[in-house]
Amino acid sequence: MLMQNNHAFDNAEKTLEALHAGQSLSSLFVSSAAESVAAGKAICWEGDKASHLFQVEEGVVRLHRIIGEGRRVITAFHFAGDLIGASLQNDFLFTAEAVTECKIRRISRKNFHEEVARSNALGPAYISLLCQEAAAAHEQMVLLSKKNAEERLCSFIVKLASRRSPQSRQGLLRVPMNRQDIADHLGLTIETVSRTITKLASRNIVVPEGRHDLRIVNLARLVQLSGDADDFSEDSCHRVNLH
Amino acid sequence: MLMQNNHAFDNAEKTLEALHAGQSLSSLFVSSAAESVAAGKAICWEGDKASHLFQVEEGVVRLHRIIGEGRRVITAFHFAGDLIGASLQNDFLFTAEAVTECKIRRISRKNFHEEVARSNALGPAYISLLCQEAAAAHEQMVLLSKKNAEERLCSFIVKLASRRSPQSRQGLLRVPMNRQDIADHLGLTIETVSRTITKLASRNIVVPEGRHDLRIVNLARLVQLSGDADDFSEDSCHRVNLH
DNA sequence: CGGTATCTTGAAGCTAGTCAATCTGCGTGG
DNA sequence: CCACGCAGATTGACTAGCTTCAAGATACCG
Repeated sequence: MLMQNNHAFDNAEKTLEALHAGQSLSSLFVSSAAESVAAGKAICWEGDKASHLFQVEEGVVRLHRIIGEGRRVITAFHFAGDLIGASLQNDFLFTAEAVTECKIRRISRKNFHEEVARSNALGPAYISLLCQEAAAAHEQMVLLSKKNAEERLCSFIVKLASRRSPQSRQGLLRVPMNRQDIADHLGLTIETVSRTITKLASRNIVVPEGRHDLRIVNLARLVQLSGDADDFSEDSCHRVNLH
Repeated sequence: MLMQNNHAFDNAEKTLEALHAGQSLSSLFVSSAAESVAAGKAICWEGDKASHLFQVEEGVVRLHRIIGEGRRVITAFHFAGDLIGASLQNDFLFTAEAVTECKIRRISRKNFHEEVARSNALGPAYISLLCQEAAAAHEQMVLLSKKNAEERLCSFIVKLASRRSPQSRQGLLRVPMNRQDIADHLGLTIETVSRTITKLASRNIVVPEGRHDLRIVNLARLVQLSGDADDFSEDSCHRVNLH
């Protein structure tokens, strides 16, 4: 259609740039040995000196902070190709844990900054990455500030679905994290996440298949319900397909 | 006091670094003419090409995004010395408006990046600034995710108070933004902000004096109530150190 | 000294949280 | 290979905290 939504464009651009940034920065990690991390194990801890950066080679990682007694906020999930710790200066501001069995590589912060300073391609890639993260953080702030449970869930699922994963066959979306992880990422409780999924299923929008897969029946509707679509009745769904 | 809270430390470090980063990057703006912006007027719009960066020379600026019908999120306030638009690549992801009468300076993005590339002091300052913003964004995500109205308000007031402004005489804190701005920044309604302030006043923690000043009677209590302090009446602070 | 925008206060409603019980997918071991 | 056990997920009943809607009060302006 003729209408194209700005944010759809933004996202497409961002994804491409992130890809490039990630790729060129990836070169810094190839020389280091891959480490295996079992599901649930920590990669680094909040408060520690951020002496290393990590790259996820395989698997899914969650970054979280704990405040007070038992309040956990998952600020982000990271997938294959993503860097962890790029936006840090002194200490880790989060704990990173493997959601699934992971393979990661690491590089020292000192080394990283030297290489970035040396190369004239890496600098912009690094900046670009930091800007991506900033944009993602803002998106999340909007979600946490103004969206209701259903909008949050739909936003989350759409974002997950738009990251083209290998085994995401026709309409079947792998959801590696458990309900508690999702809840802590969306600022909800596990019960509300569960109830919201049930409601979406009853409306035949997404249907859970086992604990870690969602069949996406009506992506267009999902995008509408995410609250990001500037509600064009029918055609707002293009955006996810393009790029 | 004898107890020093980690995050308090973090903040102190951050503030210093931000100061340095801001100072060195400030040099880029001195040559451009200062522009006056009346209270309430926009400086740039969400969706526009981000062709310029701005520096606030005087006054307070709010950055916001609108989603759906009338849902506004203020992602940040910027004060004298702060840069606006550093974390952007293509388009503005927010609208910037003057909260008070402002003086700002601008520089083209192209120019900015050329200068940063040329100088070897500016690069790190720029990176540092982006990391500050990332840290602030994470802080805000925690606030929006897990804090209740009172904790949000207290966090906000503490942060505002920790930025040593010129006319902040003994315990009197200038609050340039109105209640609606505060509400939209904290993910609350104006009524809840008002009620929460009333409650804090009745407990003699902060007392409003006019619409734009708060007398801070009990800062220590305010910090406790902000939920950032790991409420160590005595010892719960270990948790961050060990692991 | 009014007029108005801003803020405060009150009452009612609703969304998501809490607590508790039940169910189910999934891995394990017989 | 199937039965079992259990962590993780769902569902239900109830509650709390924030929002909404609607009056009033107050600060600040001309």
